[in-house]
Amino acid sequence: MSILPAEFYEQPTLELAKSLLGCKLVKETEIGTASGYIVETEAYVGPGDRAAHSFNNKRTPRTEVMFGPPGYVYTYVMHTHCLVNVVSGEVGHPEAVLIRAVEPLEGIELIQERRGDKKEKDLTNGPGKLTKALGIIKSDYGHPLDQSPLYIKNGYSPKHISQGKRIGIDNSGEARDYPWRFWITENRFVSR
DNA sequence: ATGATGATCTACT
DNA sequence: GTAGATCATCATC
Repeated sequence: MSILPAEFYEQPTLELAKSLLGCKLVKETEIGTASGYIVETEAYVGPGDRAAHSFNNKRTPRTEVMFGPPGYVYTYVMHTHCLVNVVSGEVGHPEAVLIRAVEPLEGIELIQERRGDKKEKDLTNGPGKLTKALGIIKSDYGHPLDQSPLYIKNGYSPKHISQGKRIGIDNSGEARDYPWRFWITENRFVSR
């Protein structure tokens, strides 16, 4: 198993979203390493995707990294929770893949400590949950995903991939119905 | 019914 | 520009 090279991210966002399923997300910290398999993602295709922060090429300090080359981390702080994205699309194309859920793999003790001893199932089945579980914070913003301490490794190929509408963007007009959410079929760690 | 989560919103370092 | 908060929705008791 090896760290995915920068070239891996040079594919269409929707393809990347599916490719990331089954890959291993790893975060190293001073107190230990925690990782998990990515089991759920959402694609956000900048211009034209009303639900995306980069809709209509809206460029702000926050979305700035999305305009750069793919393979970088885009962290977003919301309600004291942190969400993680993988930047995709070429330079000038503000697209990204939101990681919504992972399956705990390494550092279970560390994850449980961070999450506060919840049921295993509830440890990482949500965008805000997995970041806290793996110790990903806003200062990871702009970090290349092919280097320590935060990176993605080759995982396994999911047998079945499901596809459906995205979640939590009810006020985004037509974009609400875009079937751009992908998850590993019948994996119990998906958010829903 | 209660608790937790979540692609925002507002205020001020 | 950054840091911190509020309220609707989903999940579970």
